[in-house]
Amino acid sequence: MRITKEPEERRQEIIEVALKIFNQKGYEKTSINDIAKEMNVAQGLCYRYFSSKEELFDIALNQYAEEIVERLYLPIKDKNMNLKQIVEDMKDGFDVEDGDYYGLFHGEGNEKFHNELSLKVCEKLVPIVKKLLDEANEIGEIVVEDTELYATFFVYGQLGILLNEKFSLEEKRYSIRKFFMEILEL
Amino acid sequence: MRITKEPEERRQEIIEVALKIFNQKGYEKTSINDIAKEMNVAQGLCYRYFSSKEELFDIALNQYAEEIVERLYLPIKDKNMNLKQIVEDMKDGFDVEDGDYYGLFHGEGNEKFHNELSLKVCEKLVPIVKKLLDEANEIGEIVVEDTELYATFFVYGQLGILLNEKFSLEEKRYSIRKFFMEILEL
Amino acid sequence: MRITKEPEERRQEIIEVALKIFNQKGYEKTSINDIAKEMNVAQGLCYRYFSSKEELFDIALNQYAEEIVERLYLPIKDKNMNLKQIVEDMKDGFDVEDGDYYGLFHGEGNEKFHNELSLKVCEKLVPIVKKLLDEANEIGEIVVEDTELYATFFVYGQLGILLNEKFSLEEKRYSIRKFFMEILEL
Amino acid sequence: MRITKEPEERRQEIIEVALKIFNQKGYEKTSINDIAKEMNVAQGLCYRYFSSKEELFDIALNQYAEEIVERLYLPIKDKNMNLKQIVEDMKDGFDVEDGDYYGLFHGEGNEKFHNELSLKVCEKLVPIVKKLLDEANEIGEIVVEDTELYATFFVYGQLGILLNEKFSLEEKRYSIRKFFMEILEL
DNA sequence: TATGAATGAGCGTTCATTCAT
DNA sequence: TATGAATGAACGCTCATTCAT
Repeated sequence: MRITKEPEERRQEIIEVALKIFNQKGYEKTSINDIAKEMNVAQGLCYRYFSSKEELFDIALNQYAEEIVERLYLPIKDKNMNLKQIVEDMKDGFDVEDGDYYGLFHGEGNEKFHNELSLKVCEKLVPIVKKLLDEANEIGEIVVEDTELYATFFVYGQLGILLNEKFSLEEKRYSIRKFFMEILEL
Repeated sequence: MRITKEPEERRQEIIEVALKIFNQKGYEKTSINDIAKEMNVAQGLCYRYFSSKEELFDIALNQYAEEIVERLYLPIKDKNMNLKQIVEDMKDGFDVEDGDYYGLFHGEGNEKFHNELSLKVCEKLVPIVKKLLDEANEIGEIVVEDTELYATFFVYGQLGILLNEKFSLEEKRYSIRKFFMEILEL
Repeated sequence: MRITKEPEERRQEIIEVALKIFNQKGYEKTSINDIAKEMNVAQGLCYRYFSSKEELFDIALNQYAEEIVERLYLPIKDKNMNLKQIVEDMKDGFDVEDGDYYGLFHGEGNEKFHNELSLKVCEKLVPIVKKLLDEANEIGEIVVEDTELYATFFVYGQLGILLNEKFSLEEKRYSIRKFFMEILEL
Repeated sequence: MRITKEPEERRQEIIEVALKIFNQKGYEKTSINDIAKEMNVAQGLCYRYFSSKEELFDIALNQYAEEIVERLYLPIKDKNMNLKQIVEDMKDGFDVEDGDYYGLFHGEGNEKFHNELSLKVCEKLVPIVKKLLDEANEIGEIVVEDTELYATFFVYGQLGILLNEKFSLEEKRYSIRKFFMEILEL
């Protein structure tokens, strides 16, 4: 049976399925055929939407990182909270509680993929956190000179904590607030 | 011409060459043939020492991370310095200035490889930093409850800074000392 | 030039060519490449139809044995002859005279392959001969207790004669009738 | 540790170990290394005694077939029994009861190897059985024209019975005597 | 006689990619 | 837009064999 879909829809479907399988098996061990089979679609179809496996991977990974960042940013965005409120509002550090993302971000599945994804998310997160710090700086809520430095430190420091299996989920959640408040004297 | 070497020597040779090429081209794009050619040796020889490409990669990466950690730890080890002295003594954050390592750790070459290496180094560094904190705690130099947490935060926070291209080398060097002293009130 | 065929047709083509080359060179000395070259086709194509060289070999051998048995059985099938008539009708023992099969079954080509094929054919032939004996038993044409035993003995005994190069074609043809009639007192 | 042995002893050792492993894994899947490892000996050593893997295989298989035939022939040899006595004395058809050979000849282990061995044994057995028949013919114990034919039929017929898993060990043992006596009217 | 590191050719297999339909 | 048979290049890996020791 041949099912035709809107190009954009198909494209997204491919990305999603690819993501799922790349995450399960890693870049190398995932074949275009695996992805096509999972979609019940011919292999050739992937090449109408992406010019190579590598392109598909990069785009999928990037889009996924973007989505995660978006999810993290959403509860904060346009809420007109000051930094202290934001920090107090934080749940799971840089992680999300609900959704299918949980497993992925916690490293179940393929480790290499997870590492790559984590670093990409961090990269995208730094400018956002920097902006928050800048705003807090402006209104005098905090006083820090180099907000880029602090943002970087917070984001990656928190990544380390998320990756460290010695900590319980509870500790991971707590830690980010702790460091923010302590270091920034909120 | 057939050149025979001591197994251990040959093994190390393979690891070194593999490391070099994995770093240049990344895991996927490096073939065992690439490595063998660079060594002027038959492909099959690699399989006398490592049972698969993946095993070779893992062992090489791990050994390399270990070496880097060793280098970082060496100037501190058995020096009977207190934490403050150690921190003041730090040069390039967790990085080394001299040696062949410089390029690798600064991300020249393949990015994926570099990321993987960086995370592995951080993983190995955390327990060492934790131990330093524990010792400082014992002698009352600092007062922190959860040293694992602080160690993790410092190590990965610093990684972020090293990876962030917005910072100059000078800033990178400075930052780690700054955070240590500030947060731990040294 | 790229030639596309119906899967079933292609599958059979592979089996036929494989059979031919396995017969010429034996299993071990035949490479998938040999088969693909003979077909003017890419090696990889074989793996769309068979998951390994061994699977291809087994399936090809089995199908071929089946065909041979079918050929041998055909002149007898549904002919409503009694055992005596069937035996008198036998030509070349359990062998066929015409067709492409002649060479293969007479051991031209690789000996190991031929042995394996012969034993497989015998295996498949025993139940058929047993059925003939059972039917003859029922109508009182013969009286034998264990038809499985007699069928086995006849089939493999005849194989021995076919394999024995001391006998002329004429003797081979004659012998099977001789033993049937003598032992079963037809 | 380097253990030196008499050439002939070493040779036999290699043959025996090779046999064991060829039987377990088949020709293709057995490597010279497997054999050398099992002997606690360097691979190269095998090549001082046999010029290739194939030669080793052929010699080992042949010698083994010879040994089996010898074992079967031994209880009969120089015993000055007439055919009837010999047949009544037969135990397990063409098989031996004791010794390590049992498993091998019954097809445990690698099937291809077993088939090849079985046919080789049969080949060697036919002239022996023929001689027995010739002698019985001479003294008037039996009256058969073509002893080669009968010998062949008996030997391979019996092989079929041994290979047929439908029969119990008891039936296998019994059958050979049955056919001999029945057909030759002993 | 024996070792075992090294060779080198080749094999089975995979797979990204193409293309006729 | 979609199919999926076919390609072809390469890859990981094996292994019989060699040879310096």
